Parts: sequence; C-alpha cells; structure tokens
Amino acid sequence: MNIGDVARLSGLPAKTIRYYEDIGLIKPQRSANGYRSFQTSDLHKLAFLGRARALGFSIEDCRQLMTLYEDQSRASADVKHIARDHLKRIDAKLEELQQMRVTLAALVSSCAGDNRPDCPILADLAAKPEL
Amino acid sequence: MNIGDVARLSGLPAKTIRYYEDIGLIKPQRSANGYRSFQTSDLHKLAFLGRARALGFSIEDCRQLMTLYEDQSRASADVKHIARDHLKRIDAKLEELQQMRVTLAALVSSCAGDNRPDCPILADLAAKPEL
DNA sequence: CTTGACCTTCCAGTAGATGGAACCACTATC
DNA sequence: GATAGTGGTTCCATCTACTGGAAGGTCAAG
Repeated sequence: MNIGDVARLSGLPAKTIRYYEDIGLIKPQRSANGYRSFQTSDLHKLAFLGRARALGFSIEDCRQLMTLYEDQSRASADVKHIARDHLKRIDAKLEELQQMRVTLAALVSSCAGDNRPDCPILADLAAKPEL
Repeated sequence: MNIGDVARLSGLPAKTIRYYEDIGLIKPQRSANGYRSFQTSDLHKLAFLGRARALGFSIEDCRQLMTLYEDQSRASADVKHIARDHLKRIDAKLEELQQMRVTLAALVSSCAGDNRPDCPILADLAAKPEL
C-alpha cells in the first residue's frame, strides 16, 4: 500500500503519517521507487495511533502505548497507569475550563452588548481587586 | 519600573513580558541604559493581559480586547462579541474533553491493571469495529 | 508525449511561550 | 579598583503536533 491508501484507510492525513515515521512511531518499508510501502501491520498501528490521539493521548503516551501494544508480555497495569495519568490531566483541564466558563459566562451575560462604551467585561479584566 | 518589578506586580514572568513586547501588545519606554522602563499604564495593561489569558483568550483576542480597552468610544457589543465567541470555543472544548473523559474512564475502569497482559484499553485502541 | 495524480524531500510556520548562552549594567563590599 | 551578585539585554533554540508549500521524481492513461 502507498501512503495515500493508508491515509484513506486510517483517516490520517498523509502529512501526519510521514510525520509519524519521522518521529519513529512507524517504520514502513520502501519500494524500489522510493515510495513508502505499508504492510497491514502498519495500517493497524496507524489506526491505533489515530484512536489514541483522538482520546487526547500525547505523542509520547502513544509511543509508550505502542510499545506495550507490541509487547505480548506487558502488564496491563502499565497500560492502565498511562491511561489513568491521562485521565487525571483531562480532569484537571476540565476543571480549569469549567472555571473559565463560569467566569466568562457571568461576564458575557452582564454586558449589555450595545453601542455604549460601558462594558463590565473590560472593567473586570482591567481591575479585579481580589480573587 | 524595571521588568523585574512589573513581573512581580503583574505575576507574569519577565520572559513573557518581553515576548508581549515582541509581538506588540505593550510598548514600554527605554531608559538610557537600555532597560525597559514601565509606566503604571504598562503595568495595568500587563495585568489586563494576564487576566484575559487566564480566561483562555487567545493572544489575538487579547490584542483586540486591548484595543477596545483603550478606545473610550468603543461599543460594548464589540467586546461582548469576542467574549461570546470565546465562550463558544470553550463550550466546544468542554464537550470534546467530556466525551474523551467518558470513553477513557470506561476503559480505565475496565482494565484489571495487574501483571497479566490482557488489557481492554489496548484492545479498544487496536480495533474499534464501529463508532 | 503530455497530462494529472501521486509520491518524494526539505524548509518554514503555527501558538505561546520557555530555556539558555553570551554579554552589559548597577550596587555593595573588600 | 577589583570582584561578586543581581538584574538587565539580545538572540537562538526548543517545545507540541502537525500543516502548507515549493521543487521535483514516478507512474498510468490517452
């Protein structure tokens, strides 16, 4: 398979696939003409990567997950550890965003949004005594 | 005030303040020795920027908000528009993260996390028939 | 033989900083 | 006056995870 084929099948852009090879996540063979030649196993790995990335795992997480994926004698605890850490980061990010949302929503609803210059949003950004 | 002073007062790292000057968000004067010389108004702007960034506004949003902040004849509608757009992006991000969280939490809790190699997390990443 | 779709590499850019090197300025002390 | 320490300066590189584009090679069809 050429890169266009695996791009279509995996849903990843060709650019991204080349990038993944660049950083060593996959190692496709080469044809005589210099084209990358993908095996079914490469396609599986790319699909794996696509799903892991969609779940927000970092590239480094993906690298570790790929290693574990290929290690038949892995301990599921190792995988779970990575996933749980990532879950924690997601929870932290969620909390941060929710706090932002609360504050921002309050500001938005307090602003008249008309032609007058008075704006509680700017006022708040300009000077917030405490908190 | 030197950069260290405004850094302490605004809570922003000196590096970040230099960066903000670099990209034109602030324009501090210079002393004879070449040091940046910050006015109180610069400090206010930096505090403004710090709060806007803490609310997740992009640098470009901040640039616009700063312009509106300094324009005494602005319409509050313009500010509200930026804030509401940002709120929408936050909501989208929140939804995305929440979906991730649901999927990931299910995977984590389904994994034994012991010494055996069987791992639903890897199994799921390796092949997800539909969805 | 040419067209077009595909492939290749390489270089630059994105957002928003951050780290470090090399060097200059100021103050205090010995 | 030499020195140490702190703070300032610039510039260049690095981070994440790609993405865009240029310049050019390859292949099948008409």
